[in-house]
Amino acid sequence: MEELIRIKVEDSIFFIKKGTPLSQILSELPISEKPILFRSEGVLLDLSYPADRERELSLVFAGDPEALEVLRHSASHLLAHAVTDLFPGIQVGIGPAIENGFYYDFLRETPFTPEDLEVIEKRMREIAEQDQPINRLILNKEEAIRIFKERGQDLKVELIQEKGGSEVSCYQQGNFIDFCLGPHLPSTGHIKHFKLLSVSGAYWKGDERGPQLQRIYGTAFFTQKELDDYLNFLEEAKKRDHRRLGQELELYSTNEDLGAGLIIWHPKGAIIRHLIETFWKEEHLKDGYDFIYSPHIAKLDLWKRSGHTEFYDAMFPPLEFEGFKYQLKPMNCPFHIMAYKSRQRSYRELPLRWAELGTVYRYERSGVLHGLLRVRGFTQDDAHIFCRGDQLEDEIKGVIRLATKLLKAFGFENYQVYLATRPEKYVGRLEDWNKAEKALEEALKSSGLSYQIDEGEGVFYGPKIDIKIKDAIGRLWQCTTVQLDFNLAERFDLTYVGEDGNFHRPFLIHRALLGSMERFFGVLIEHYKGNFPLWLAPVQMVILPIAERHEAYARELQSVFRAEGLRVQVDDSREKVNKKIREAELQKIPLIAVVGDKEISNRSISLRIHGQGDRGQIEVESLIPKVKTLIQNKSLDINF
RNA sequence: GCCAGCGUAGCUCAGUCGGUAGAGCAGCUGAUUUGUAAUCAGCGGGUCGGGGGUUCGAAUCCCUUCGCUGGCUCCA
Repeated sequence: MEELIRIKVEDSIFFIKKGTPLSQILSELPISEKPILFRSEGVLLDLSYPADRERELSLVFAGDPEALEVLRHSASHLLAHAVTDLFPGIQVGIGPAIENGFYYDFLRETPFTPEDLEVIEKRMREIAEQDQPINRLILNKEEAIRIFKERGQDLKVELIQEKGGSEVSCYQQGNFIDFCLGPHLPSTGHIKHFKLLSVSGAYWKGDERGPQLQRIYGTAFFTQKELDDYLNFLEEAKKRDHRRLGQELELYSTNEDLGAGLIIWHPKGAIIRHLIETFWKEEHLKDGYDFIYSPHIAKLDLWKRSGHTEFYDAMFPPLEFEGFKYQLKPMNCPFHIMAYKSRQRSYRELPLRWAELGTVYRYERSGVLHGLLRVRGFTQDDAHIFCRGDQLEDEIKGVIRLATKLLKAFGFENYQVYLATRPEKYVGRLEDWNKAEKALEEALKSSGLSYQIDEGEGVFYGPKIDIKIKDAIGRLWQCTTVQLDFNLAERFDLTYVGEDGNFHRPFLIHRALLGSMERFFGVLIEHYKGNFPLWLAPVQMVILPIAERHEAYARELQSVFRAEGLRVQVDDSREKVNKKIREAELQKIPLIAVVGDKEISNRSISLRIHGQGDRGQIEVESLIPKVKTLIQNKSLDINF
């Protein structure tokens, strides 16, 4: 007698034969739309999943957020299906869904071209339109290996041998078959709104010594609108690209003759950096920090003692002169430590909070360099805090408070916070680790920030907190990092004399809030889309005389405004006002003051605000305090 | 570092089959004296990223090197 399996769906209960597809029950359900997946105990299952045991099922429909990953995974199979159709003999690697889409890796002698992508996408649409069923197959391992061997899919054979149990699951659509856990959509016809985006190289299993595969990236959504929205988002991100805006707004440049990854800050970028740094210094002084300046190179022996020569692989080669080797600094810590060690320290003077906008040099591999975001010479907003164990929690609280205060001033209010704890290989004493991890977590709890714990993801020398900020279009950027360092404290034998007259080891906290000036500036440019708030705008106001006879008035106003501390320019080009306005708008200057006969007669200006258009006449004397208030408050918008 | 693509005037780009390099914007000069997103005209501007090779002849083909871009790897 055949075994019947009890299946509960919503309020209905079914008994179906063991091994038959769960989808059998669908015809009995009073539903107008067919689901694409089942959910059972929080796990998604194929519609064709065989009834194996008593289950309670819920239905998952197209458009359900958790089904998106399945859609994209099925889209990656569709991609591999099309590619194996079009390029016989090609080997397929792996093809998962990823955050914004999917990819599939292929092994092939000749790389794909952009034209290939078009052809592949076309073939994908054909297969999708044929609405081929996607079938789940359970094969025993030897059989699966035989099938993929026959097909010349050696990479898959390797995967099955590594990952497969005695039985392996495979998915098959038409003549394409893939080793895969699933689940998948019921048929290719459900994949309607997708687009292939790019092709790049990728290492097999992420190993740079292994073969290099061709990776095709794409994305897929349940509706055309979502796909369009995503493609628009990519366009929007392009418009915000700091490399493009950096050039258009003359903020910074790089130059082949200087060397890769080295940044020249032009006057308009430099003034912004100056303003950020001034703000940063003021806030640090308020929080009881002292400042340090340290040199850019130090004897190689210092870096041997710190362990950098042994553990840090981004150091430039050393320089040699007068019989000594010197090292360009990749970090500031050893210098601050030298300052600490310059004399004996007492428990009474802790905590010491020593900050430095310290410029460091790292030999980043050429392929990873990227605009301002990944460079070889950069200035960290660094600080090291030396404190006692009983001060640890308060110090970390203070760092988090200062970090969020600074970030909020720039309009970053949403964070993702991670606490990374002790990894398997670590240095330092276990009790110190425990104490530090507890202090970090307590500080996070009291900060009110939500956070997640990355168990065992800390670096070997200490636990850390990382804060990622969310920018204006929802992208995440890593800026703040707070790290305990048991390694350097040990290596440099840091001590203080305690109340008991004995030597004790201080805790060393290493922290950067904005990360680096270069990186933070790059993020800021994209966040603001080049529209810097008034307090940061390189040129806060441009005065546009309508005709030559108004220039004297424009100049007079310029000096009046300058005397008030405003950054003001006059556009005295022999152009029409329309042209001058266009130029000012393209330069994203926040305030545009048009002056002509009318304005001279009542000592006013006609105000135009970037992004807001003409705001009418306003008297000079009433304008000045309003503008100054906006600047003083670091207002992110201009509202009079 | 690896795979792929790209590098032409300050910027954005065109340049066919290998046959003496072009446009728009910007710049300069002149005219225009202008009221809320491009006034008109003229002029100057290039070792076609650098180096080497093939060829009667190279922006174009080949090699090499530097830089940039998208990924990969890396970011103790």
